[in-house]
Amino acid sequence: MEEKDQKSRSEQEVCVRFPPSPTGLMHIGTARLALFNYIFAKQNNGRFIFRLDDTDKVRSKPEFVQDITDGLNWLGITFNDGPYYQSQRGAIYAEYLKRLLKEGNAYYCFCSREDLEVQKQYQMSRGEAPIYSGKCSDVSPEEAEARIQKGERAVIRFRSSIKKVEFKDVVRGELSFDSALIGDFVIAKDLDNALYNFVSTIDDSVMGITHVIRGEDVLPNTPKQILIQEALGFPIPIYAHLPLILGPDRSKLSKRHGATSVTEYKKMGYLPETMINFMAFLGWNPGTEKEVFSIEELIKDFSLEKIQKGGAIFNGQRLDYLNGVYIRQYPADALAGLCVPYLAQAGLIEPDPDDPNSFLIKATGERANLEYLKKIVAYQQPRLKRLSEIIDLADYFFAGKINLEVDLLKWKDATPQDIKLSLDELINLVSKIEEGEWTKEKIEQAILPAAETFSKRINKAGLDRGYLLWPMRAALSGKKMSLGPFEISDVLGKEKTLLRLSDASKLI
RNA sequence: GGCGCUAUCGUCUAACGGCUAGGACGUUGCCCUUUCAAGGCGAAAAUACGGGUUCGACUCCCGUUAGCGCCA
Repeated sequence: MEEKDQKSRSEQEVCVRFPPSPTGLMHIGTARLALFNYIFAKQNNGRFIFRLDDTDKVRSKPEFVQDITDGLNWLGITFNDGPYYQSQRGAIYAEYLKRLLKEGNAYYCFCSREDLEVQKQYQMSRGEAPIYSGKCSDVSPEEAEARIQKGERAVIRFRSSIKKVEFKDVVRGELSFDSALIGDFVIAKDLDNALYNFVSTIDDSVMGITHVIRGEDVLPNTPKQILIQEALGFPIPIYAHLPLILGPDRSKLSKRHGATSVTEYKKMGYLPETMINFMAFLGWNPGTEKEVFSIEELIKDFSLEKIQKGGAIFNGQRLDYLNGVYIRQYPADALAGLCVPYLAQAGLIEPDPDDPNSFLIKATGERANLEYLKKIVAYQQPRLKRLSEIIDLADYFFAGKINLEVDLLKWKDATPQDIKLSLDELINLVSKIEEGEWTKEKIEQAILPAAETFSKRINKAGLDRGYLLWPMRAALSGKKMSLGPFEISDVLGKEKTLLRLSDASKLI
């Protein structure tokens, strides 16, 4: 009722929320929750509220708020409203606390932590549910007030009626909890320090949330929240509890399983499109065989009813595969731009602060432009699984002299004389190509016919282009695995191609 | 310990109560090929267990087991 526009909104409008706690980098599971809520809001033309559940004053940090915001921006997840900070909404919570107290739905409890612990142990040893005895439930408000005035410590408990709490979960169907097994639970340490379970319930109600889409781990909290909502006369939202994302050992995905934050995946070179598609498919699928989905397609086809009930293991191999799919689809020039930070960080290039299309190749001191990089990236596209791999895949394009092992030049049973012959033949052929004709196709046309006959020239049985092409590729890349020799030549240009070939020839 | 949730190839999953249980990643064989990828064509690989209900069960019901989650 205090909330500005609650009344003005139509009853029907879908309203969802994303309420992370800024107590760490944004977890992939948290991001997935944001995604599902975002998709649901979009497809229903609803409102999406961003709320920071920062009631934990010790662990909540501004830099984590920043990390969450950055991650969301990167993924392209946007909001209609917020961010709201729970730490700034204490007055609202205090008001509802007072109301519950006044109406007898909550009471002060003076039991000590130690006593409660003893009782809990006793109950558990007898195989009973560890619930509060209700010892302080009869303390009158006047007496409670007096004892607090005297400085006695007290918490606020919710008086839960004994009944079955039943609700329908969109993912799991009819659910039923016995509130006798919940007992009178603590909702606040005092009027100014309400607990998580209470404040998020109040916020959801006050903000007019119609659909609470959240993780399965908070499913056991739901009956308590419904009890609070009923006591306050709030409508009960529709609940949907999503399965958890699991580590390889089937426990809830956490840091000990490796990288878990969105930031880390960004750094490793995964595309936001990949993450969106991948996260959506952890627990959901369209029921068809289509597996590559853009966010727009997800908004079109998504449905809460199709969400899986069991938790899904986070499979990095599949993520790599998907990222490869997206990388191959990407326009090469855009991809080149995305690779720049990785090459810069590896110390291979130095971007020009004044010209985004230009950079310095550090090993040689030469200037190059984005066209050069674009060519490399276009050739590497089918090989890239993560953007960061561009460093190891393309370092030989940013080197002066390459570090070549002589043995690498040897194809099968080629002798040093054979290799020498092949390199000199290559130098001869390459020299004849006009500068203006320097394209991958022309280079190939100039060299391939010679490669066809070369094995015969050095008296090898059969036709094996490798005797000419392998030393060429090795001499140009210095690597066991690389792009093809014509592609490398194309990128390198005539002068450098000749230089590397003759450098290799001199080694023998 | 209590309460709750879950259970199909190694993994993600598909299958109005009616099929040889389908697809994808991964693994693997072959093709293409100068290497590595990418691509093409194949292969191996699953209904946790036990009872029902039914002409018929991956599917519905009940148990068992296991895993996970939550417990101020």
